[in-house]
Amino acid sequence: MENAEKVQPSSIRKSGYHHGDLRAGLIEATRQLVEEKGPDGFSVSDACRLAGVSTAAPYKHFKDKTEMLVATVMQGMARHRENMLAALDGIPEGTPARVTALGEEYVNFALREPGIFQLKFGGYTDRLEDPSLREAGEGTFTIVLREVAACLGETDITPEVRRRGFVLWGFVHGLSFLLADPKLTEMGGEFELKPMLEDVSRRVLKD
Amino acid sequence: MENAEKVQPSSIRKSGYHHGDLRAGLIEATRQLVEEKGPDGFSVSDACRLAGVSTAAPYKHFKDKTEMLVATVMQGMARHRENMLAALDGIPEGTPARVTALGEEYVNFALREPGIFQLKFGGYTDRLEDPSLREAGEGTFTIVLREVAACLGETDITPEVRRRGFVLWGFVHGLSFLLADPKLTEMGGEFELKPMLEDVSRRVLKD
DNA sequence: TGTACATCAGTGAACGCGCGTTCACTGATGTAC
DNA sequence: TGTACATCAGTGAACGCGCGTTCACTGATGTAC
Repeated sequence: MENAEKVQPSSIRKSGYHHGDLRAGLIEATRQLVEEKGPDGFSVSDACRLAGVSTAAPYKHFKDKTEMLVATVMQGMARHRENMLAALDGIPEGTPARVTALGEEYVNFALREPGIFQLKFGGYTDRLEDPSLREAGEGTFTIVLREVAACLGETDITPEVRRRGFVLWGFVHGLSFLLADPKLTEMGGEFELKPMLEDVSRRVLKD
Repeated sequence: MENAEKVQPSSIRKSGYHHGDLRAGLIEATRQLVEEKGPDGFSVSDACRLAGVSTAAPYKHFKDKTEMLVATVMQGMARHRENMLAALDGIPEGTPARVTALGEEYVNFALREPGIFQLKFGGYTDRLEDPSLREAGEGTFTIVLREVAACLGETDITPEVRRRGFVLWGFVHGLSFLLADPKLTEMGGEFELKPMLEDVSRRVLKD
């Protein structure tokens, strides 16, 4: 068992005195650590260690710890958004299958990146408050609302569309938390994610 | 003056050298602080300060910080369970109204005690792992499953009952998180909680 | 072309802080006699 | 009944630790001349 230094993607570690793109490197280090130790286990010092940089270096790129986390979540939300849009690819317009696909990707993102997901949604007192985060979140929800509207035969996002979209969001959001914990998942018995999402989408979009 | 602490407005603070029931006092202090500063903002030192006791005192009653938190969550879950059972009071057996009432109480608990709710469910890496917590959680979920079974005309908790119950749980669970944040709640537009829960229960229990 | 220089992303040491936990101790209490 | 004593829930000081952040500094780099 070699206990040599962990191999890092070259984008994280620096090679010389200057890093090249330390900002990006720190965001990636932050992302990695948030996944590894959870949002609360994350520390600036850890990120510096991982990036191979002194603990003072981040302050050339970020105001403080919070700004590092916000930047990391922002990048995560961009991934989330892109993945959701990609999930719609090739599915006929106006079909519930599109809503299901969005829900599936929502849950999968939460399972794939539970740290980022919790960093965005798990907090309460320490919740990251940043206008850009809020805006990004609205943008993502709008993707869902557009599809819900199409399924209901609406061209606008009516109050009813918004209500149904919110219900679906609530569902996949809660499911994301339950599925993140094996002990909770177990309580649902044996089931497949996709059929469950299809069933729920159908029920909520019906009428 | 054996029951001096009962005379005081709060059972948290001690009156003499001996506290009376420091274990209970610390749990209450923990609960209060978890609500005030969030699960991550909580510290043993804070709880001691609030209880008016030295920082070493808790270790006469709890193994460590985690045990304090587990005890506090356990008590919260007992409240949760009792409230849910109370919510069923007077509602005719076998009706979806019972399921709705359980869901409403679930969400209300999360809104009333967001700190405890998150301490139980929000964690990931730092999630509290304790058999008793798991058992208590299963017990609470069983209350729901019993009602779902009744609505579906089943006497046992069949796989289908379990699946539907899980879906409903996912929904109220997600809703709890969304409603805990005014900015997220806003995205649902104008709506009333109870009708929304009634609508969703009906849709999920239908067939 | 080579060189002087401005820029600024890095360093490394230090800071004050609050944390969780341990230690030897003390004093309030209930009870046996 | 009063008293001696065991018990053990409290104290208060100390510990080692890692944290976020600041500071004066340095050295790599691009560019003007």
